[in-house]
Amino acid sequence: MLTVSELSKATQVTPDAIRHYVSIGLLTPSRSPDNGYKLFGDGDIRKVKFIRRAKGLGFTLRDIQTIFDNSHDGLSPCPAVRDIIQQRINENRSKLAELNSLQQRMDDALEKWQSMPDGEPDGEAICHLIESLI
Amino acid sequence: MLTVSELSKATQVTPDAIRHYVSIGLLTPSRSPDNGYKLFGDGDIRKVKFIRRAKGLGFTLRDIQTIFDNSHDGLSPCPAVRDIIQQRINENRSKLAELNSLQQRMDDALEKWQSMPDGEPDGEAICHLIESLI
DNA sequence: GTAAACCCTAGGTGTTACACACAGGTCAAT
DNA sequence: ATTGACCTGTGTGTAACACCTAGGGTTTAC
Repeated sequence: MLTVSELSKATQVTPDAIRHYVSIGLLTPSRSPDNGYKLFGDGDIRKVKFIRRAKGLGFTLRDIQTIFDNSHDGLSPCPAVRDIIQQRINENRSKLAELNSLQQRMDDALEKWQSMPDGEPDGEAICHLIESLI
Repeated sequence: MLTVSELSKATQVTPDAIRHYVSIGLLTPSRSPDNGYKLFGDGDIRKVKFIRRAKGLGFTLRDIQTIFDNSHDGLSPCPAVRDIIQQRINENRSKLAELNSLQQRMDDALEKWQSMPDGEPDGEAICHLIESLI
């Protein structure tokens, strides 16, 4: 049986993260009758590693909870896994498109501003650099 | 003098967002002696529009607060504005790189999974799709 | 005149995945 | 017995709001 810090070392995941996983129900350690400390089994090492791999693939912790729930109910989580990742892929595409267009706007603005002089506050404009872009 | 909802309509910004700007000090309305309602002046319309333009350029609300503070102190915010956007540009590049590599991983995973059969929970693996990717 | 419909307010919660801080209990070694 | 390291739960902060509640005001329709 492992304590939080031991599980942390075994998985290279911070104790705070592990406590967080416990608090949202991803991990369900038993408690030491002596001191109330959380006690994890060997399966929890695999579980934490699974969480990390899934997170690295774009799954949210809530997604992972869903996968665990399915798995626990004896259902195959695989169809849900395919559905979820398809959603995350779509979301990520939107995010990428947004960030790319933001990048464009920022680059354009900075380039334009390089050649513009500073302006003092005049009670009219707040920052003429930013307000120069309509 | 405008109420929250009037300012909202004048700027196409939700009342909640306007209240949020007030709560963090970006806007400082006076209060109606009658009913305690927030009262905004015409300058606040320009201010909200400025906030939106700056946000659209990647500035955070805290950045915008800094700009307002400089401007209020009689300093030119322009040098700070250039510095800040350079930082945001760098951050955005990192984020883009991350999201692009995530996209790659997700696409690869989904493609691989399309041809894999579902697996039932077997007490060993949680989800063999995810665990198939080392 | 009154009731419905709609306006406003402050304050609290939820969103994501933790990091950090705090006050106090626990443990091994000295 | 004390020190120092480690543990506990709980609460706060992060970004920028959206949503909800409970309460009060106002306007409009009948």
